[in-house]
Amino acid sequence: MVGRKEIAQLAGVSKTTVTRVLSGEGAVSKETQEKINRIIKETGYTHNVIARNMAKRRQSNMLALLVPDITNSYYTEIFSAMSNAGREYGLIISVYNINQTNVDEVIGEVIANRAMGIVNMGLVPITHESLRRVESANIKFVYTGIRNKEPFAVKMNYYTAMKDVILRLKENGCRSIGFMFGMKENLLHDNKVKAFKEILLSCDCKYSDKSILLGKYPSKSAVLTGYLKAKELYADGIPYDALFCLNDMMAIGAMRGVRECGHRVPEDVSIVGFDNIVMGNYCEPPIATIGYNIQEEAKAYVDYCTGNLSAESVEVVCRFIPRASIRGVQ
Amino acid sequence: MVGRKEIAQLAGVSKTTVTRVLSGEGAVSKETQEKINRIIKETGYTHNVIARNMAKRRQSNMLALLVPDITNSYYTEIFSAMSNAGREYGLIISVYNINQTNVDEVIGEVIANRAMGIVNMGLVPITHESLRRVESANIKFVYTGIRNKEPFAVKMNYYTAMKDVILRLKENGCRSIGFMFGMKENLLHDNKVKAFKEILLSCDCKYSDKSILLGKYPSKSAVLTGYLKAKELYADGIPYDALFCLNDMMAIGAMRGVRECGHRVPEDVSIVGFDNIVMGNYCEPPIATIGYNIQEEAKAYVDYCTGNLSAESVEVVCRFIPRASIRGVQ
DNA sequence: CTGTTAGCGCCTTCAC
DNA sequence: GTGAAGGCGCTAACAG
Repeated sequence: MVGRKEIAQLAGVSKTTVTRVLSGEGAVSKETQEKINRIIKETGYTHNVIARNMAKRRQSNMLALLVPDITNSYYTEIFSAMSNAGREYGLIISVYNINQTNVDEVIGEVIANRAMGIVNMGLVPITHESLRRVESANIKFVYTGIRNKEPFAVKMNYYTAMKDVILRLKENGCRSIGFMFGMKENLLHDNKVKAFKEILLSCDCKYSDKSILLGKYPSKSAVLTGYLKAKELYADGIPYDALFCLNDMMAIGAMRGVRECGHRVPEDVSIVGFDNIVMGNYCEPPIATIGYNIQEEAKAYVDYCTGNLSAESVEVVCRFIPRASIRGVQ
Repeated sequence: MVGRKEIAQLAGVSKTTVTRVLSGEGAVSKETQEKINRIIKETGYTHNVIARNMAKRRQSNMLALLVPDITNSYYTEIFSAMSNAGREYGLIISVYNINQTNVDEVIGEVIANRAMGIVNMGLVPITHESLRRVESANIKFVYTGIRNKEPFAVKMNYYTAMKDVILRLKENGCRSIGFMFGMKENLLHDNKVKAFKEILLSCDCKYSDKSILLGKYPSKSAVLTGYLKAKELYADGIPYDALFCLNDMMAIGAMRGVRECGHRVPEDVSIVGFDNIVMGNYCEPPIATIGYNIQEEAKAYVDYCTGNLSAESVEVVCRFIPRASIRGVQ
């Protein structure tokens, strides 16, 4: 494979001059510029990004995306949007599935690869030791899930959208609304559940400890968690006539579980998820959800990690997307 | 961030000795070994993979996975399996969504990043120029879709599994079986369609040009393609009482389309996909499919790219997984 | 406008 | 068992 040296020789100039036309910085005469470009094309030379990263910033062009459940297509959509947003900077997004046991190992690997940033959507706490290492490696860190006193965060304001849902459910005769969640450990950090409680109370709806339904997510996948929990809950009766699910994948699983228990969605049970994943629209029935602007969210991550965003946090707007999985929607 | 030099100084040894304990190669006395390890731990030193790659192999530890439709969760599952298989080698898998217009650009980016391998699951042809560059950059190349005279390939033998399906459909009274495909350009390269034709003819089933149903995949997503095509086909009647779909995502879309036209699955139309994605099991009804061992497939890719597989090709076994989307399955 | 020099952090070869 | 020197391919700073 031909390198910068060879093309410098062929063009009869120094390596530095080649660098200049490659990077577009520094003045080079039109003539030599054209000559060099021609030779680059002829030889099929491709600049070496890893060497450049090494020399220029001592960091790679990689951005690590840490997710709790890689089978959840929401994260695929985020990944895809981040890839697009990162293209202009030549970023590479790499996705890591993290859990309680592998977080610190994964973060170690990310540091070893000198990522320029970490977007943490995971649902497990990270040790201070790891965070210290991240910081000292000068790696940007974004959290979206569990709070860690980090400098930058993307905040979702679920309140309004969730209130829309609950009012709609109430209008259509739902009396007992549950929230299907994951493992207890994450309750403290969760804004959805917090909003859920506040809204139910402010709307004179029934609320108790039993309104929050715990499951094994994220140690099991969301869809499986939803399925298993629904089978357990609805085996002999209909304890909740409406169900919020932590995300659409869980809602899909829950819907199947409810059905297998012989109940109908939405006639017996209304179901609503979060994330507005594409698949939600193809289910039978299509799943009502709370959606956000994924492009915007992804862009915020990328912009922050590349240093093109100075704000301390970004707030993403959420909206209710009614579909046939809840009563009263055609 | 502390580097190799500092820890060498702290330990009172040379940088080379530090490298020796880091890489585990070369003899070092137990004493200094322990001392160095202790200091590494204390300082929170993390070895620099990009510098190592640069010095050692002039290649990165990245493996590029090129896919036609990133929204298809089959590729997420492949990605996930490859990540697991690659962990022991410290590989990073990065996923690229390719299409007719961006292939060569993407390949250029992959070369610039000095990937160690490319696994091409895309459905668009790659220019000879690009292939030449890949080769001269000493990057391993695996193709699974479109054939390019490459040295290594993973082959799927669909025949037996598809025959199982077709016999089952026939048994259950299906008379007119269609194959929902993507764009015409890819027909030549496709083994599924080829097997489909052969089996239909050998089983005395109806076969004609009309048995192959063309759609916009992969320029549109699989699920959307399936949906749109089904709406078109089933708007006023039931031209096919059974439908193979190129993949499960397409099958999911098709099922929704068939339903919206007022027909029932499987009573009016039997549907079967390929890939055995997890979601297929949660649909209503669950989707029959032809599945493969994804772990095995992914491992073959990784092993080949890391040089741990000398075979010229690998054959992956396919099997029919009956589910309620076809008649006669409970 | 162009070239020379000195790194980046690591690995490898050779010498002790 | 250990160290010094040179090189990977590129960028940066300085000097013409």
